[in-house]
Amino acid sequence: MQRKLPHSNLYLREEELRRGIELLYFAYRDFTRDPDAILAETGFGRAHHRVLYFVGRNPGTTVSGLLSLLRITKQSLSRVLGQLVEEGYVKQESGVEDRRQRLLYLTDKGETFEKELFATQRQRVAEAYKKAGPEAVSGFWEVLLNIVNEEERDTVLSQIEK
Amino acid sequence: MQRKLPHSNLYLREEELRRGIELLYFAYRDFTRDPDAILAETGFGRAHHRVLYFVGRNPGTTVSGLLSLLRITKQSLSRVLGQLVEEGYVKQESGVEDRRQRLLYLTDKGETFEKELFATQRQRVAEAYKKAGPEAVSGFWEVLLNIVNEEERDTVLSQIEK
DNA sequence: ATATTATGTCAGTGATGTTGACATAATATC
DNA sequence: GATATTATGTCAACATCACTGACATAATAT
Repeated sequence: MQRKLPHSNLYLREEELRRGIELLYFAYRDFTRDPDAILAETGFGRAHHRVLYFVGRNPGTTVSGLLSLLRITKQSLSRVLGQLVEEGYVKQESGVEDRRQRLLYLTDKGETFEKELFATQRQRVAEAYKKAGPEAVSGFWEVLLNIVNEEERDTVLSQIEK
Repeated sequence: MQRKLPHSNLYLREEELRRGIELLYFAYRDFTRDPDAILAETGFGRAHHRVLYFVGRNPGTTVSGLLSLLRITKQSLSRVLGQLVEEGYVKQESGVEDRRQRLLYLTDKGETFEKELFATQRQRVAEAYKKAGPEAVSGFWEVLLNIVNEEERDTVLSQIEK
């Protein structure tokens, strides 16, 4: 019986870490399911959702702004963004100070669609917040923020606090 | 000033939801980065990691067990699982009660590799737990569990509590 | 005048997922 | 014992989303 404590502690520690990993996996899996289903109807995918989301959050952002936020390559973005522009969800305007830049905005159509996609995740997250309570929500934010790469926490927060 | 409260509440509510959504996105993005880098060296991808992970967690699980846990199709799994078996990371044994079943286990090689992949995420999550503290960790679990589809929470917990 | 930057585009590739159809062997049921 | 169901595997075809590397253009900075 004397050996019980140290063993239990190590065991718990490993279990606690695996619990976080697994919850993160399953939550992310289900969290992307609802919008994916809507997107599939329109012929878009998750990549289109991300662009719609972040352009909606950062009206007037540039192509390179999106590239560094999403950490994908120009070619990956360009295909997705091109489709969104062509089908009238996103509009581009030349920068006023630097006319090389393409400032990106959602059109009305884009905003409506983004709201529809957001609504599914909003519902899920709001429900989870409500069930867990405000203190749990703070903990949720804090742990997640610390999981993000240290160098990028500012970017994440500047997304959020705008 | 009288209008401030209701407006603030609505605004905060939306912001709080978007904060959760964004943190989930960025945390997941970075959380998968370290193992992805190791996997790339061996020619494997994230799908291989998931199989290694869950076979490691559930020694003796069957093909259909994995299918329903991962929610992918047989064809997707079969390609990935086939490679893992062929390269000696996973071994299959016929079921004793039902000989149609293939019971899946990690080989020593598979266990070693899974540990290596796990170590990177372990480090990241342990650090985040440490910085945020135990109460935050509880909140983190609780919110994430409630984000998972209701029907699947048992599955998630039975993964965890084993 | 020259270098750098922001963006776009071409061609090729790879990983991961999908659907649908079909095959085999083992087990369960009538 | 005949038949249905189940667990697994496999084939062919396809879509999405990422990648690399190279090159082009226009605008801005030095």
